[in-house]
Amino acid sequence: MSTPHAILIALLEKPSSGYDLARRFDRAIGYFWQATHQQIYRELGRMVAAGWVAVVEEGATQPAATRKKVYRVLPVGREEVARWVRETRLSADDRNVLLLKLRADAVIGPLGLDKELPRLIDEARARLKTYREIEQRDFSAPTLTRGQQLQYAILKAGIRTQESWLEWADETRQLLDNGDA
Amino acid sequence: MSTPHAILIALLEKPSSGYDLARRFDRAIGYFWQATHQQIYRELGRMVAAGWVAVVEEGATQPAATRKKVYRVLPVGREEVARWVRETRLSADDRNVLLLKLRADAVIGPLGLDKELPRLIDEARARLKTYREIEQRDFSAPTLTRGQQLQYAILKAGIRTQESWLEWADETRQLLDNGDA
DNA sequence: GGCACCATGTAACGAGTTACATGATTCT
DNA sequence: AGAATCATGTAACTCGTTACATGGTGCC
Repeated sequence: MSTPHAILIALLEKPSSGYDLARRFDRAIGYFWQATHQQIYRELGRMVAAGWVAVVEEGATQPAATRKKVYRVLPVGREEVARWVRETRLSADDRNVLLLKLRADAVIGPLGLDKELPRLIDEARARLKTYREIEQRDFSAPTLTRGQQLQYAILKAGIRTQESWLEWADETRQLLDNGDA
Repeated sequence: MSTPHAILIALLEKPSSGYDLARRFDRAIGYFWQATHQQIYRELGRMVAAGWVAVVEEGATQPAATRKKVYRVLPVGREEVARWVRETRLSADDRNVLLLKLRADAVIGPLGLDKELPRLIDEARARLKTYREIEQRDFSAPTLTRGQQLQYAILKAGIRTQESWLEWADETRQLLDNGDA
């Protein structure tokens, strides 16, 4: 759903060929966002058709099959990224989409993320509160069976995730407060 | 990809109708695993065809459209869950699939997760090390631009995630060590 | 009577995944 | 000469999502 925007943002950071994009998505970008080369070529074709990106073929003398095509984002595409960041309403579970938005903000921001992050923080706090209540209700017995201990471990994974994300989000919110005047 | 197994595990915990399953996936289960009622009905149909689950219609006198169908896991299905837990090789990114496996282990375990978790821990440690290296290489300058600070925040999100997962995983590993004799 | 909830499904679409396919260049 | 890498794509399939569809029960 956000794959085309992930590609656009990657192209904003650095104009690339489909092949180069695929490598970037295999390395650094791939740590939090995946896209195969098939997806990338498909989306690049669509985005050229939509007028979001332009393509320049390098080395016109080489045969077509090997010719490298370098894609770069056009103003319309840039606007589309800004629109997407502003208008796509995330939920607290869309952590990697938020990181994607942050990357967009880093290249062409500020894009108003200081409005969205506090909402996500509230949502995460509410979720954490729910988890704490389940913890009290279901796992406060002095001894737990093996099965219960494992179920408790699953809940703890959720609690840890929320807590550490909240810490990070609070730090990051301050960054955005300073940046988005 | 693991949706049918998620449903099987939920049914092992408690035999349910499609509707009840949908509600469970909307509430507690839904915190880390999603499935819509359309998916659920589709998979239940397939799993009956595969002989993994059996269905009993309640209230034979009621009209067919409203009759509640209660599904329960057959021995073959139970074996399939055990096989899936043992044979599906996860990567460190498949956090929620690991939680799913833990849930399976809680109902019909031990299933040998004490073998898999250490491998995932090693993988996460290696990932964390890579992040730390990127941190040293790209973000140790005394002052950073707004864009760099945001990129650093993205990296920090990854670092925090790995660190807190590793803490949790280490605690959980001890649980499994005791359990899987 | 109408609204919310219980309970089951089908159909169409879009996106991601896997497999297939071709050809040039560079290194051993 | 062969393997790895560069570089581009097509085709088939499966899964998840959205929309559609039906009908009963219980409450105000």
